[in-house]
Amino acid sequence: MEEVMSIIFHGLKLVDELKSSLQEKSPESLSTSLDEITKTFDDAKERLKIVLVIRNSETTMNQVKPVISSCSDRMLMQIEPDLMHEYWLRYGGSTSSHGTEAVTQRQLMAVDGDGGRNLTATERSGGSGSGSSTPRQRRRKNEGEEQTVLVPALRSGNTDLPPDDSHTWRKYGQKEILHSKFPRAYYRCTHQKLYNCPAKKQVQRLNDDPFTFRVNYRGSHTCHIYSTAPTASAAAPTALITTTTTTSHPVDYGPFFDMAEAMMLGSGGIGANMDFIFPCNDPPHHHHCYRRSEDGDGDK
DNA sequence: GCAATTTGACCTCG
DNA sequence: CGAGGTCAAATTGC
Repeated sequence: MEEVMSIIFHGLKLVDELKSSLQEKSPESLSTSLDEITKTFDDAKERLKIVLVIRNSETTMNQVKPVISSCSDRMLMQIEPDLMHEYWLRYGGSTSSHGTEAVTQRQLMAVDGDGGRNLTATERSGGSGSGSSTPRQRRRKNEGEEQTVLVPALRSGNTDLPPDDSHTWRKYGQKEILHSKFPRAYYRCTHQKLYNCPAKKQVQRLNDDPFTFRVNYRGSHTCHIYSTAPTASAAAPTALITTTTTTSHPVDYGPFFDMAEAMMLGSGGIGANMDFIFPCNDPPHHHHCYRRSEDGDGDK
């Protein structure tokens, strides 16, 4: 964070310099100064994103946290409140094009076991909602526990890879979203059926920043299982399974804990290169799998 | 053969 | 009625 602040300081200094010599500057040098300022703040912004991901993860663990609460954030507010305000508005407040979600929100609501009901082809062809059978239940917005985080995409390699969070997910849908350049992908826990795990997530790139994913988590994992030795089949772009930690968490704090910890353990510092965020050095068998006793050996 | 992904159709909600 | 969310058959890859 200190690094980010020094960058911001540097940017502010450049702004001051520009301000003081605004009259005497030629258009060329004005353009150069603006470029430099833009670059500086862009750099700070990128680094801040990483910090935010960590903060959001911590927020999730603590459940409740003021938007601006840490010491360094408060310092930053004093330094450049407008900048922080703008930043939080953009990346911490209404981040979606629809402006409906905050970066971190926790809504504790009843999470029913299985949100939907599977219909056979014949049942489906029988007509929607008609017949005596119970209509298919569908979860809508604001139902269940919901958390949204922004996660930087890989800057090198396959940037299409969705952010990893140490859980295994199965993609079950993808949709073009209105006013969004990028489709939204829908994932549910691989163990949804096996363990009746209601966890789901939606992954979408930000319109104005293709290198950032907005990941919306719904429901919490009841499976208490991490990756189940995914093999090559899981190496498809949308299902890459990686993990960065071999530490066991007897209590499932959710994906954010793992992600935050992964970042902290893996980074050794915040850098512009985001490759460190989701390194995949551990073979799948390093994933810590533990099961509920009643599950037996049902998983593969 | 199995599991994961793709994708068009279907369903629900606002 | 349109947008978003989900289902499940078809497809793909190991």
